[in-house]
Amino acid sequence: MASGTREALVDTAAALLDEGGVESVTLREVGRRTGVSHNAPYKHFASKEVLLAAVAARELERQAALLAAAAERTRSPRALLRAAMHVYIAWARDHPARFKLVFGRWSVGSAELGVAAEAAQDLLTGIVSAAQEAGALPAGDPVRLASLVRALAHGAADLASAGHLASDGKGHASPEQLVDDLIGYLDAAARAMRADPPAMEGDVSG
Amino acid sequence: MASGTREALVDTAAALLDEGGVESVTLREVGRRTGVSHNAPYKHFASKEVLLAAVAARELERQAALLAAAAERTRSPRALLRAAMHVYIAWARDHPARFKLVFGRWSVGSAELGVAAEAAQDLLTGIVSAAQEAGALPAGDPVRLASLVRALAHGAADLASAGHLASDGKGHASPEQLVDDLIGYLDAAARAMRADPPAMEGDVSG
DNA sequence: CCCTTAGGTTGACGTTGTCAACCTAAGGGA
DNA sequence: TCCCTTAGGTTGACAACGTCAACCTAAGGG
Repeated sequence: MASGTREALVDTAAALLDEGGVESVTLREVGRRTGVSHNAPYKHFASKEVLLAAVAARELERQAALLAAAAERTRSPRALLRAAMHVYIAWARDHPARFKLVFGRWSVGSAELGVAAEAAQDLLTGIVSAAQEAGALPAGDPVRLASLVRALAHGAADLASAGHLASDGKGHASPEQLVDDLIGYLDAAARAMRADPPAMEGDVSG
Repeated sequence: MASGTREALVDTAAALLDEGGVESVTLREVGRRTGVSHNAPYKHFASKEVLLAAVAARELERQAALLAAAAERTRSPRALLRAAMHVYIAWARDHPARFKLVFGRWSVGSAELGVAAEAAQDLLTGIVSAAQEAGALPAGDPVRLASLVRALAHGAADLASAGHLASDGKGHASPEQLVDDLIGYLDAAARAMRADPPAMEGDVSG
């Protein structure tokens, strides 16, 4: 039995994270709020960093589950790709501190985190492959294309969360809009490249 | 002369940031290393956060200058766009802690930071506009398109720095490759949309 | 000549991460 | 039965940190 206290500590840490960002996650407060002594956490985690890594790993798994759930309720490959990226963005918006934490340089060091990250990557790659077969995306290495789509969603979410995405006051470009734009462009590119063999290095300007 | 000590403090803070991440930037160590007392920083910055914000603002200006320098030495609009994004990625790779700091939620709160961010945004928008006129990018709101390109570069850089971009061991997709891919796809999309009127739900300029 | 003020100093306080020592109930040999 | 190990919890200590308060000093303008 995994000593319910350990789970409780992770819960408390996640709650503190949501309330005041990573800076307000303090080992002593975690203990206090869990109803144990200020040093009890050390019986389960070697250091504060390890506790935070556990929180990050759990959150990454939770997010992968969200993605999988979206995958089960959507039909067309293109709509699924779009939905998956919207889920990703919603996750970042709803839990900005957890989002930041997950991508703070734990560098996929611990096993849990690496496994969860790879699962998410594989899931997305599958979605991209399906969309390619449906003709909604250009051909090519699906892993690389999945990385591209995810990088856009990730970057848009991160910039928005930092307030660096507001364009010119008039037109806020939302992360969701940017994802939709990209999918539209990729669809157009797929059409173009089907009509015309790849000439990606060609100079088109006059 | 703005009291050289203030500049020295920012320098020291940036050095500590590079050495050990934001966690190792300590007000007292900054004082120690600058050769002043542990409380001298408070004569120039109201708090640790304010000092970090100053570091972030200066770094953002420096990065904008890097971008501008690249803009002066490149000719074709498409190559310039590519070069600008490569500069952005190189910046993130060379100074990961500064990169993280700049996009930690100062939320463009202070004036300095907001101004610098807007300058970078405007510069990139100009590059995108030029590329659009040259036919290398699809038509549409250049601000929104610039946001898309930047979001991709930012996301790819951030994921790479966190170790979440390694695909399947076989094919590492580098941030630079993803940027190049995107520009290629956008070029293809521009061709497709010139041959075929846009069928997207996005805003149509003009 | 005095008074303000910018810039620097020392000292103190409470909080934090972490180490060390101690306690205690569970449980498995002997 | 008794003993010994150990997992999980406790208190107490320590140095380092952010910050507040009080004091000092040189510059300079009325």
